Amino acid sequence: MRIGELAARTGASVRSLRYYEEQGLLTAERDSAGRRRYAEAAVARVALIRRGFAASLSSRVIAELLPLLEAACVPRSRALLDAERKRLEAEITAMTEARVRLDEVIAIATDPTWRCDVETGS
Amino acid sequence: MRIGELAARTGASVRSLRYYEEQGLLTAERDSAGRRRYAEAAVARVALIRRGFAASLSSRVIAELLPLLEAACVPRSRALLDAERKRLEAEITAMTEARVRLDEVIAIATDPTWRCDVETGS
DNA sequence: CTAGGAGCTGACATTGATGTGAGGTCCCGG
DNA sequence: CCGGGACCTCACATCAATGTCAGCTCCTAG
Repeated sequence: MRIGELAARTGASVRSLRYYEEQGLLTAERDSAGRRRYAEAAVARVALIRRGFAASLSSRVIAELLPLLEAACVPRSRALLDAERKRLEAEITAMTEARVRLDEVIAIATDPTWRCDVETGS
Repeated sequence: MRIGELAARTGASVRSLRYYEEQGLLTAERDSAGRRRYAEAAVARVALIRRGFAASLSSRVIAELLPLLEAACVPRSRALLDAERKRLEAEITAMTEARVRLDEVIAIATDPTWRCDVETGS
């Protein structure tokens, strides 16, 4: 199939599909006019790629992961994904921490005893 | 005081202080040589700015917020901060959702029945 | 034959705080 | 007077997926 059809069938934009290829996540044959031709398998592959993106994986990580999945190399897939999960966890922790800080700012801002005391510090 | 001292006393880098000024968060007098001169109050102001950044506020939002705090305009500060809290909450939710997706990917990757079935879909 | 639709490449924009480096001014101590 | 340190401005790099535009080729239906 051509890129437009693949886009329609996967929900990815044409631009995104070209980007996936650029990042080495997806390959395509070319017809005589230089247009990309995809095998049926591309539909599932794009679905998997998008699943990765939805899981906050970067294209770089997905590029590492896909071959491991194809090789069914569980230990290495596992190691990679565990590391990513740790990163994500850290990000969530950071944002949760930021929320605490934000609540502090809200407390300061709404404190009736607080009067333009920018000069005197927190 | 000059920018180096302010940086030392606040923990912000010289670069960051110039950036805060560029974003309208901090003002400075200039001496005859064009160098920035800060009043004592700048120390507390920078602390407040950094508190905002630690709370995941953007420079744009901090720029909106500071005048409101100075004016002790609680309702508007409150509205702004509540909106930011909602945004942050949404981000946390999104990341938490991504974690669920990641766990799905981990399940797929470690599923012993999964064998290079990229072609057959998820 | 022709208009238009689909594809192609290449490239810039987005978002944002900070690092970094170049190239220049200025001031002070030795 | 000179070296060096502190400061200045300007500007590019970072990270990443996607949108969007320009300018082009190619195929096909009418």
